[in-house]
Amino acid sequence: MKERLVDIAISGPLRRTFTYRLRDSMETPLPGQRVLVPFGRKNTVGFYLGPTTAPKEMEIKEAIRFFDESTYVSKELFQLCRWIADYYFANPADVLTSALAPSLKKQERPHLVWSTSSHELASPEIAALVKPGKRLSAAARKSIERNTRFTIRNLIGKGILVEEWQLSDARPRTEQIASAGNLGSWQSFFSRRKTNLAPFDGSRTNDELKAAGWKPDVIAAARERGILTFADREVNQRASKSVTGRVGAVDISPTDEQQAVCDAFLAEADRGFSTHLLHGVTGSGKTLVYCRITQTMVAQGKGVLILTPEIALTATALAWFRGFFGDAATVIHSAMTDSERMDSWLGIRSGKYPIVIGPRSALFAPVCNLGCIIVDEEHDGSYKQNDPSPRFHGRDAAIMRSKIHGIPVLLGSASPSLESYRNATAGRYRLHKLTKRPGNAVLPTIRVVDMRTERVEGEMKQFSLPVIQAVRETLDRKEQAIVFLNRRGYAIQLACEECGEIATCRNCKIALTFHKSSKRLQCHYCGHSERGWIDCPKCQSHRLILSGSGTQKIEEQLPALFPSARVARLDSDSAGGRDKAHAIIGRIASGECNLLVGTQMVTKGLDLPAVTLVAVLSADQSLNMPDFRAAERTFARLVQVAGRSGRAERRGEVLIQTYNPSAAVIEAAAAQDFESFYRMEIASREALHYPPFSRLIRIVFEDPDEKRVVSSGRAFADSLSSRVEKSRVPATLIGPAPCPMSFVRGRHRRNLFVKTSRIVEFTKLLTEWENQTSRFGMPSATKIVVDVDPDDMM
DNA sequence: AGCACGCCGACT
DNA sequence: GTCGGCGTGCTC
Repeated sequence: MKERLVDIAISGPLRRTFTYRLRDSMETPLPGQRVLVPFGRKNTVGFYLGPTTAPKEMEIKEAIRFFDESTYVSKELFQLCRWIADYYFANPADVLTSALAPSLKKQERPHLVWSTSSHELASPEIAALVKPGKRLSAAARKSIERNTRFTIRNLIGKGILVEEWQLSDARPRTEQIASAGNLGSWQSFFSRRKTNLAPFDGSRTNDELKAAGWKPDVIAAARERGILTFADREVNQRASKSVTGRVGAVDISPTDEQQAVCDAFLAEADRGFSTHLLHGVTGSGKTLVYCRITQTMVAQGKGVLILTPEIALTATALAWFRGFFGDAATVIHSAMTDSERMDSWLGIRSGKYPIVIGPRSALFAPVCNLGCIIVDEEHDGSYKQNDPSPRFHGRDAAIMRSKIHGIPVLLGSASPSLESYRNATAGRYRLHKLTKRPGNAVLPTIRVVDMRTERVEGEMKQFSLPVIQAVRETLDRKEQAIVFLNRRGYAIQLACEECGEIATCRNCKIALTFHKSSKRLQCHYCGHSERGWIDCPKCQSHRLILSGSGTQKIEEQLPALFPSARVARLDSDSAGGRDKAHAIIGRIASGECNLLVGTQMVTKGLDLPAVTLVAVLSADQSLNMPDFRAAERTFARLVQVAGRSGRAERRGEVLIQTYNPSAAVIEAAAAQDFESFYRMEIASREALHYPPFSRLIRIVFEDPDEKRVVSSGRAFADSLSSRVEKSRVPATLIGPAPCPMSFVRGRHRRNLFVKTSRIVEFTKLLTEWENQTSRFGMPSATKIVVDVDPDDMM
């Protein structure tokens, strides 16, 4: 038989694949299947990618054995994973891991077993601990490490302890328990707890278990271990219990506008892959459109995947979908417990839940007979994964998954991303619009407050008189108000207090960051630097202020300003856990509180009918971020937060405080005029060759040593630049320059940006370079991160 | 990422 | 003398 060589992906910083030989007796594996291979000095779990021809000069090891009788990644998902790995410069093993069943995501580790001959090998020191053929107990491990000169590692080296790899699989727990091999876990669990409760196969609720004599702590411990999983109806109860807002959508019939969008989308749904952009003003009922489309899909026996930007938004979406479809809808995300997640995942795979709602990680949900994908709030930057690789964009990867499945995808937003809207106007996407709110609800009135003239002097100068008055009046009317403040102001800008002028880079048109130590203004995109102002270059005023700091104070000032306020605070500090946010929102929904203060979290998806006033304390902070998307984000955020006001009968009001009332973004947001914002912003992007007219790749260098990070960045850029020239891939390098957050967790950081129209060719060039040099020939102390289509520039 | 190898400073 | 610090290099 001909030698069978295969490509295996192994998790870690090495993106390259490794070649192994298959034994003749091995069946041909399925792409994505996990395999145990010898790697370096030990065995590791990798992923089978496909057959290969190997370079001859290399010694090739033999694969040990394959996990899972069948693969748990469908052909389509496998293809999607490979695309993500290629496009986003990630390790295929890391991408495939995200598509695995939740219970299999943890890094596989071997059990340690005393070798059957270990009683002969063992030294007198450990002889008492040796139990040939049995697993190494936790107690024995401790005793060896504390009381002897041996380490676990060197007992393995001597062959006294042997690694034993257990085949883990993704079958439901009840099946595993039913099989004889795992009965032991039940027995030992119950005997250790001195309980005589018998195991059972069917599902029971908490209450039923308690009625049968189970103590709450026993139930909790059994759940922790996966011996008990949540019964489906219980998962449902928990999910709907945590939902606030208006539920019960079943009877709502679509408006003519909404119906037209559904019809247009569904008319194309049978013709394979197509991308649709739904631009609907806030409160226009995009969710109802999603539900109606889903209804048709489910009626045809198809599944629907609905992505939301954040975990917090899945609950509201679930409430809507449960209103229509009851138990056919489920959520899946990382804030669920392992067993909840596993139950959901298995239900999805078995077809019990044709409707799946989740954040970007849910993109890999094994939905049966997928009919379409819906990406809600498609403009939202949270769709881009920043930190652990794979750094993929949930929306773009969703479009790719739809393409692979040959199904339509619907992107929805009140303020579409420039990328998507340009694709729509260019005819690549089909554009749908919802221009009004259903029923009597109307868009709120928006007033821009000029902080140069209307701010309150003294201690409270973050507030203006109109805002203070409006909040007081609203609370007096027994209505509710939201105060929105953007607290993430790490980048400090130098601004003129008289005219609102901000220093911007003459090359990049993004805000310069002020560095206190050097008193200089610096561009974190191209590295340009200039002397700090002494007076304002526009109006010569000496009243310069540092913006971007000091916002924390605002929270403390509120009770003094508004004595009748019952304040609830919603931000990532106050709403850490998954239920906390709902509890806080619940206090507003129930009327217990009447003034909600918060950061980004209040801008998204809240549906609080009694809120009739929204005050934006500073529109400038996000506008002045050192990021070419600052204007787009500001516009989207203002539209979103304004959309929280007046969602029911009473007309809402929005006040926006700013030092730049004549900035085009602010004017467009105040007029709620996306089109005019788009025309202006797209022209500026084109002039500066920013996305969507190019693609951006961000390469970050991190090093504890500042000198070395500078030299590494420089050397990398020089080498890259000559490679780009040689290969004739069109690409422009910008930088390296210090990151806006130039020192984080003991590391100095520098950014290098690449603008290119050919991402795939460029990443191919990077891959080749990486493979022939190992770590691009840079010092190993310098960490290098490649982020394709970055959202985070800090 | 791990993990081993290897070459220099504080200890029994 | 050696134990152990972490710089460097490798993994089919």
